[in-house]
Amino acid sequence: MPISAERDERDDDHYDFAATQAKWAPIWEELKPFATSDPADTRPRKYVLDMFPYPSGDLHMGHAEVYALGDVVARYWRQQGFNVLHPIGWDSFGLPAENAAIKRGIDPRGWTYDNIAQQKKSMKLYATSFDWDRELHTSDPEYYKWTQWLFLQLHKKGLAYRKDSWVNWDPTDQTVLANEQVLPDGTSERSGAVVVKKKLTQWYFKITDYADRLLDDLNQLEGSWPAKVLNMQRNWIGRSIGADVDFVIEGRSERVTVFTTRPDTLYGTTFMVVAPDSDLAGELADGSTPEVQDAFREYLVQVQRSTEMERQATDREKTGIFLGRYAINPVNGERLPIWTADYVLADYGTGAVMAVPAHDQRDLDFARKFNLPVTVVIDTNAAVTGVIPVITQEMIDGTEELPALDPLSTGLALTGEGRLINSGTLNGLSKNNAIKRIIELLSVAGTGRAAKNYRLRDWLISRQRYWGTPIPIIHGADGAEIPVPEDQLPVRLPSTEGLDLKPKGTSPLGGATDWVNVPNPIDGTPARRDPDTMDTFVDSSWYFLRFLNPNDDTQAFDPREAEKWAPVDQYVGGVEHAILHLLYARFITKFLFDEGYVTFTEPFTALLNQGMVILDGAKMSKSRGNLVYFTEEVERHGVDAVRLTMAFAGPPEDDIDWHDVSPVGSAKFLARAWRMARDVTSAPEIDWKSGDAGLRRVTHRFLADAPALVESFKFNVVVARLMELVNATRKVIDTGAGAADAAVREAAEVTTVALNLFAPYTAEEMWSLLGYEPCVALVQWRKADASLLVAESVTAVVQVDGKVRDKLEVSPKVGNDDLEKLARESAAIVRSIGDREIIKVIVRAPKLVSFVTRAI
RNA sequence: GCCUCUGUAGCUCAGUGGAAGAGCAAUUCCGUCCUAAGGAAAUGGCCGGGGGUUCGAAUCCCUCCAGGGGCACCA
Repeated sequence: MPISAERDERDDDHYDFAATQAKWAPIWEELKPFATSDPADTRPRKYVLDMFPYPSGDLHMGHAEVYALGDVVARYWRQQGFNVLHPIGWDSFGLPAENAAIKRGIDPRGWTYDNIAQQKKSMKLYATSFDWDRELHTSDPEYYKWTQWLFLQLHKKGLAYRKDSWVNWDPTDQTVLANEQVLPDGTSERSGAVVVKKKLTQWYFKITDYADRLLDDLNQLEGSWPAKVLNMQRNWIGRSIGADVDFVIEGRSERVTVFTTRPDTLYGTTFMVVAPDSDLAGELADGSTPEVQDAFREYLVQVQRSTEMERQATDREKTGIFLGRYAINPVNGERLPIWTADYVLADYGTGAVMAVPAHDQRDLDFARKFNLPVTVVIDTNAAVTGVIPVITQEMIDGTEELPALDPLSTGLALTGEGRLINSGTLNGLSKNNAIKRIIELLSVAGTGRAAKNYRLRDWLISRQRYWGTPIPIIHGADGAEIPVPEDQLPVRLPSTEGLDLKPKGTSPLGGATDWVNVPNPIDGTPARRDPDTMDTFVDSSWYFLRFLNPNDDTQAFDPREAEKWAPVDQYVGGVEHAILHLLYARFITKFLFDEGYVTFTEPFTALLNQGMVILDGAKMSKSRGNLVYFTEEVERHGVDAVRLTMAFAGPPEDDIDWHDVSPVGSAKFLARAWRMARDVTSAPEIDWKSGDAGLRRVTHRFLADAPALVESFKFNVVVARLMELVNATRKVIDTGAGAADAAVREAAEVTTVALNLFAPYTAEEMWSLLGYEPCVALVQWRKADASLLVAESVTAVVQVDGKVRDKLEVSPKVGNDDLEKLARESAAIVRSIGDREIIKVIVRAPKLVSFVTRAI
């Protein structure tokens, strides 16, 4: 809230944040304190990266948080003597621009770059310490040229390929989606529409080739990445270890392979199930009776009509039909009826499973519904009798174990540990030994082998939209996929002039006749460009490398610069990217490592995830009408107060409820700090050693503790400690040694340098009040004086039988023997021991003496 | 259902074996022409519950309860 001018004149206690912002912004603009391009700079390097924004509208409170926190880290390392690369750019391709363009009949380019101009203005006001000379836009041809280059490298290695498959189709945005972009409830994370399945030919990146490395390398990040993100990535990749088993199918020459994590239960297989939407199901049905063919077709239609959400409901009644065909169990020759049911997924494993109803809940549910046999092959108790045994009172009390019950009658599959039964040579083995043994037996027989499977699927990267990186492939008349020669990159987006951007299921680029029709680069015959564009996550999968030399038009990035700066030392961003973006960037980094372009295999050495800014316990949204606006908050409280509030609100990874925090409180504190600096009357040259010893101790304890606190992201604790320091200094000014004391100046300077992390404008103003030239951002942190960290005396506690009975003021250097002697001499202790016998004495000088006694 | 994180003052959080802490808010007092920006003081706690280990537990172990997050018909 602007303060009236008359008040300004009368009250010199008023800190005018607006004037301070206006004063320093242009000075910083000129001094460029955060430029990193000086080749003569010999300081050690750090690469601190904040996730770059998508430019929609102006900055919001989420941006305010991430950029405030990332800036604390960047400013901190700079003050520790590092040359800090802290760049910013724009993730500027994507659907919102295109949708806005369609709605208003304008060019997505204009919309995007106008937004960027607005956000850039806000970002500069927000005083984030970016090196603006390295700014980039993923939608510039100078950038996407290299995204296309990356595609071609992947294509060369067979890691970018086209396949025909069932894909996620967003009927609102009229485009395909990656699995990662479909929410667990089956809706699109972008449009909110219910995603449907469609069979289409699309481009994929073969990320599954890297599944093991993407999973195993997470171990290197343990401790440096949030446990939550590591957990999410592990779940997402979802490696299962087991075996492939080959089954002969009657009336079919090829065998069918199934994947199982429980090959030990192979003898318990009583039927086989194949996914209805798999090729195998169709083929097996075709080879069956006409009745089966009809039933199958009807069932398939019914399955495909159901949405992902319906299909994923776990408590749903099982459905399926018998295909009239049989498989042969390779270990005992039993005939297994083959069914099709939608609880088996076409795109996991081989789309077929061996059903072991006794030991798998899903198979048991199915078997019970369709009256299929159940064979128990693991004795999860002393005996499986097949009848429900008597439950004793001891079993109910839990003092005696419940017996294993017959799955067919209880409806509960036996998933516990036990000994193998009804399993030929496996009988008597434990589960783990049986798994080992059966894999050996199958391998020898050539009917099976150890195998792994992943939840992770290949990354679908083509999109039927305009505003993205064109896929640099030309399709020959003969169907050949011809990569655009690298010297012809970039394949520029054609102008939107005359193009219909409206979603219609095929790419608008297909309508750009002049652009699409090109001669075949090999023989000059008529050919067509691929009309699809890439998922914007491809753009952002490598942007951290482009920042190293964003204007180089000869290569994507300079490996020598990568050697110097990369990988990113500290990455900062929202947990909403815990899977998608981070997984893709890790994949691309590993690929570039394999190709020899980089020397590291993980792009982000450390990761800080900030939480969300919420209001009254709920996510902010327009529809809820609970928006807090960035510009309003900054105008009302000032940039520094907003930034400080973000840091002070709590641990960065927790959500910030704007209702619970107080930018007003932050502003008060900043004013208090400013007054402290203003009140200092000593000259900069004053000898600090002459200052008040008590205040100096507080100052140096702060200096000693703060670095570890910042490095472990406990920014809120650092701010609380700064508040203590300012309070202590105020006390000395008002009621102690006074404003001229050297310790006051020392405390004020230390506060100012530290405050630069959170409140750069106020810190710069304070630095100026203290008699220095800008920029405080480049001032180095002082080291704590160790001699001031030791207290003159400490309180030792004397306990008798665990209870505190006396306290002694002793020197911190007191020895164990001396301390024990002092304790034994204490009248209070003598009294409380009385006539009891001391049987043990524990001494931990200088903190504690503990007597353990017993009655004589 | 499986995996995972977290429960300490009204709020946000420190404290990882040795006397329960900080900041903010609230309270009272002093100051002020006014003020949502001044100063001071005192208050505030079965450290989620129970059990165990220990001379001693917020801290280590077991168990239960509550909350957050992720995965989930993935064979």
